[in-house]
This record gives sequence, C-alpha cells and structure tokens, in this order.
Amino acid sequence: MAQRKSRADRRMDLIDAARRAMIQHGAEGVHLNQIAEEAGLTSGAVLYHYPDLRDLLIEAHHAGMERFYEQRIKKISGIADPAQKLITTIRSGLPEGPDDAGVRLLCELGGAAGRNRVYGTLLTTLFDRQVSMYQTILETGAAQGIFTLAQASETISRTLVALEDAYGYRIIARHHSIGPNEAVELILDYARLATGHELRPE
Amino acid sequence: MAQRKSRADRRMDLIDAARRAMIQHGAEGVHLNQIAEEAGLTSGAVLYHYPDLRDLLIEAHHAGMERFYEQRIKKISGIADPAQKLITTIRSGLPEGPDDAGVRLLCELGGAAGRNRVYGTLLTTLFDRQVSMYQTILETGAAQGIFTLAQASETISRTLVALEDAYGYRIIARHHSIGPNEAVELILDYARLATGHELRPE
DNA sequence: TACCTATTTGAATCCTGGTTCAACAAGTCA
DNA sequence: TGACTTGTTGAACCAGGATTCAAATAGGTA
Repeated sequence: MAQRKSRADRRMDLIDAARRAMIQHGAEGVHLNQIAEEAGLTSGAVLYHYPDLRDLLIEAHHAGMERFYEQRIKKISGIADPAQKLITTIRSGLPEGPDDAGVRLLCELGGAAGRNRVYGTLLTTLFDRQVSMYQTILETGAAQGIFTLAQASETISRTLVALEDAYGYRIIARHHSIGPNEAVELILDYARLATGHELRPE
Repeated sequence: MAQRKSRADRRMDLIDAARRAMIQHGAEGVHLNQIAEEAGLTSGAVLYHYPDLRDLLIEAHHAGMERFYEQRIKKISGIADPAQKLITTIRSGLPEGPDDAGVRLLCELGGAAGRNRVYGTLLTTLFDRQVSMYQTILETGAAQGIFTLAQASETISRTLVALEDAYGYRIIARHHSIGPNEAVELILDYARLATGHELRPE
C-alpha cells in the first residue's frame, strides 16, 4: 500500500500529480486513473480526497499559476536597476524549452478557457497581474529618468505580456526558428522601442 | 435515414461537424458520438469514412486554418494603400468576439501542439504564413516611402502576429477590458511605433 | 426496369473509465 | 494496550463510448 499521508500532504501530492497528468494528456483529456497512477494511488483514494475531479483540476491549475507567478517575482526581487529588472522579467516569462512544465500547463488552459468560465477567469487574472508587474517596473524606470516611454505604461505592459504568451506558445509548439533565445531578443527589440533604453544584458 | 451523399461531400460534412464538436468539447475531449450527432449520422457512418478518428480531427484543424487564412487574404485583397491594408489585416486576425468559431478552434490547438507534433507543425506553418503576409505589406509600404520601419520587417511581422494570437486568447477567455476593439487599438499602437505611420482608419 | 455498389443503420459486443463500498491498515490518543 | 479515526485498497458494479458487422436502402447504371 502507498504510504499513508495526512490530508494536507496528500492533497498537495494530488495537485502535483494532476499537473503532470494534464501536461501528458491534456487539460480536458486527462482521466482519473492517470492522475491516480501519477500519484501512486488507486482511483478510489483520489476520489476520497476529491469527490469531484473538477475541483482537483482547478486547484492544480491554480497552483500552477501561482507557482509560475511566484517564480517570476522571486527572480526579479533582488534587482534594483529597472533596465536589468525588465530584461530579467522578460526572460522569466518564457518557457525554458518545449518541455517546460509550467508554461505547458498554462498553454493547456488557453482552449479550455473559451468553454469554462473558471479557467477563463484564472487566465485573465494572471494576465492582469503580469501587466501590473511590468507597469511597476516601467514607471519606476520612467520616474528615474532611465526609460523614456513611447506609449502609455499600461499599453507597453500589455504588449509585453501578450508577446510572452504568444512566443511561449510558439516555443511549446517547437517552432523551428523561435526558441527561448530568439523570443527574448524579439521581445527586447520591442521593449527598446517602447522604453528608449538599449537594454543590454549585463 | 440521413440523406445519402457522395464520399467527397460526406467527408466535407464530417470535417465541418468535427470542427463544431471540437469547439464545444475541446480538441482532445471530443467523442466520436458527438461528431456523429453533429453530422446527423451514426457513429458507424463516421467510422466508415474515417476508420481512424485522428485523421478526421487533423483534417478538420487543417481545414479550419485554411479557411481562417483564406478569409484574411480575401479581406485585404482589394486594398491598394499599404496603411489601410495593414489596418484591415490586423482586424482580420482577431476574433469577432468570444464565440468566434474560427479562432476558437485555433485556440484549442495551442495546448495540444505541445504533445502532438502534427498539431505543432500546423500551428507553426500558419504562424509563418501570417508573418510573410505582414512582411509583404510592410515592405511594400516602405518601398513606397509610406512606412519608416523602426525594426526589421520580419521582427515587426512576427510581433504583429504574436500580438494577434495573444489578444485572440484574451478575447476568447472573455477578458473584461480587452475586447476586439481594444485589441485592435493595442496592436495599432505598436504598429504606429514600428512603421512611423499614424494608421488612421478611413 | 432490375441490378449493383456505396452508404448508412442498428444492434451486439467489447472495453474503458467512473463510482461505490466493505474491509483493511496505519496512526492517534486515552 | 485497546478503541477510535483516517487513509487506502480492491473488487464489484455501472454507464457510456468504440468497434464490428449483417442487414437495409438509396442512387447510379445498364
């Protein structure tokens, strides 16, 4: 028998297992048994913790987003210079490669969001939070006279997040000539135009 | 009994039915019976034409993309002025609303492309074709002295297609403050920066 | 008209996946 | 230690989806 665990621990395991299973089989194509197997449990045990599987899937997506967002915040938290901060932020929004689990999960959601209000709201919220994140950086830089913004800070921020999203999809789909490095460069090229800063990575 | 049809006609019907069914139930969550019902047939009849359902799904996606691309080409074909052409092209790449069937189908594919090479290739090909489309417009405009390009035409084109994609997802997910009009305006705002043209719709 | 073939049905069958639940195991606490 | 709680299993059950195929039927054709 699988090791017995506390309710809280097991739920965390299941959320993780669901994340992995969804990446393998799709957010909507995933089956209870696949999640159970991924968690090293039987389907009964999964149902014991989540009588309604949809709740587990939503929690898994939610957790995936939080993790994604927290990781970004963490990566940029120590950087003082707005220009370097901007560069790092852009990098942190892209998948590391076609198999990047965090972004894969987000991409899964894109289609489902059209059918499922909860998923739509989750994605929308994430988008808005990322926009705010960029806006703070841009306005700090502008206030310090480092950036000369060519557009409203909200417009630039939305554009940056949109570009991350779109190139994320390209990378996941294994575009032959757009990988993580090319995507960073494409986005930076826009950012230079929008901030009037040369944005050279240190 | 459903009206008897020729092989070619029936296959077209089925492709259309599969498109509708996938939009309702997801590219990977869709079931044979749902497609059959959508086509007004029994599951046996569907299997008679497509012994392997995956072939039907791929053809349906392919057809959806072709239609999407052809519609864009058609909308801009009569326009001579590069600026107006650019504006119209941008509009034609966005969904008309959250229920736009063409774009919904494309969004379905985003997640699956990470798992399925065929889907990845389809999306990649579409992306590249759209980039070429923009590139032609930009270079024509530049040659005529109407546009003053601030970046390489390929970079601008990629950025434009990426923005369309990303805002398409936002619109499908029913973002509260980004609808088709706002998305057009956001993209145009970038296009102004990149082309040096004010891009006023006539 | 009568035949021939391609298309479609409907029922039978198999299979997969979800759901339930009694029994059991592993802790916990008095 | 023994009773109690909680987590887990495994088997039984059920629903529904895929697959198969003989039979029915519509259209085309000679």
